[in-house]
Amino acid sequence: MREVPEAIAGKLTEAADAFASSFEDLRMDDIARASGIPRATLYYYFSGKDDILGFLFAAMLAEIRVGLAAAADAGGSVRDRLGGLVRALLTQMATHPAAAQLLLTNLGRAGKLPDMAAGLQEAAYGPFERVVAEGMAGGELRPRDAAVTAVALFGAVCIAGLQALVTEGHLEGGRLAATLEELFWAGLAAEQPPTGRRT
Amino acid sequence: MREVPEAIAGKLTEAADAFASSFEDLRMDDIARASGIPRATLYYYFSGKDDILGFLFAAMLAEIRVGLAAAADAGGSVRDRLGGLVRALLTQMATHPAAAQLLLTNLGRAGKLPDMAAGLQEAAYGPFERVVAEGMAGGELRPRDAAVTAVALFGAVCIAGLQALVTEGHLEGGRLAATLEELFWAGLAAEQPPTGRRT
DNA sequence: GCCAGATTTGGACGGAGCGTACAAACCCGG
DNA sequence: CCGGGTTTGTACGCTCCGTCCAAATCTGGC
Repeated sequence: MREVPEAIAGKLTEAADAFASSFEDLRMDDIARASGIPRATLYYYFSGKDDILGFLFAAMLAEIRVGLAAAADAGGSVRDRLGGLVRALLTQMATHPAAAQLLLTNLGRAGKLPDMAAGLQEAAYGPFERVVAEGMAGGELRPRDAAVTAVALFGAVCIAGLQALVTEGHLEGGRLAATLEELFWAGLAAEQPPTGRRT
Repeated sequence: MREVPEAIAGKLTEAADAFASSFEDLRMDDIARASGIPRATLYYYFSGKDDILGFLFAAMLAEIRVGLAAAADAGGSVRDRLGGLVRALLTQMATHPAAAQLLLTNLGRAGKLPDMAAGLQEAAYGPFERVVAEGMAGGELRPRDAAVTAVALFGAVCIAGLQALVTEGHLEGGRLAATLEELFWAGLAAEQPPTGRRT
């Protein structure tokens, strides 16, 4: 397509939360009105509605990526970094509640699914998997399939966040993050509480 | 609406996997052709496409519900029952791969989201939450917010399953279930492996 | 067997909304 | 002032949805 100017991109991403919340089914005119960009201009830069959704998705993924990458590369114990990842993901969802909800409940529409999966892999599971693999190699984590573990953690956080968004309308990230982080770390089992080292 | 006859319901649910796999964007005619039910008849029983999606969703939920309820009410230790829940959920996804994929990636379309959430709550988190709460009360599980725990488990299984479906095209439930079950039970931490009692 | 009502189906139609075409305006460097 | 890229309004065709209707078929009560 064509390179999207900063002004257009900015207006779109800012308006995303606005029109995403009224997503009964999102008309092209809605996007135009909410973003203040005329329909014709939108078609000048994007090939269609799905392309716009894809663009917004990519923008959100990029934002998530930097947040998660920072959390993954932060110092501290593996447990702290995993906790950071959980918190970063939930923070992202809390910051753009409508967009997050739209995205997670319409994954199949913002482009081809495999591309989507690849993007998520790189931006989302990726950081989780890095930290998990590292922790297993270093002996801090019980050895196990790192890829599956990463996807499971990611899925748990996303769905728990989504559920809170849908039923409560907003996201109180702090408590949720703490519960999830502790659950992941210690597991369900009651016996022999592992003393997770927190730095 | 009108009560859907068994013949219609059967044809639809059987065809669901067929037309769900070609879901670039699902036309009404596709549904009609794939299911062998004429368009006019579909409109006689359903108010529209979303209504059909909703119906299929409900049917799948019902199927999931019985599977999960059975697993939740089975005998054995809490750990066994949780493992059974995980396996039941993945089995369901493996049995209807295309439908599961369509559903999870289009949650926002098969009806109002809050209804959807309520249905999922009842059929999916519900059984998890029952077993989890019971396990915590009985001392087998570490006490913790049971609702959050249940949603997290459910989300982890669903997303891990979905990821496998999208990237590999099918679902090898056994290994995945075992990994997830063990992960949930023991947690990430390496120290002091809790000896999960398996009956 | 016959009738009234419900079900099943085909075909035609109106309308929504998408994406395209195009032309007029505008900006901007040379 | 000119040529090319950008911005925008407007109009159009097309696809597909959902509705309407009428003919055909089925079904149960009598």
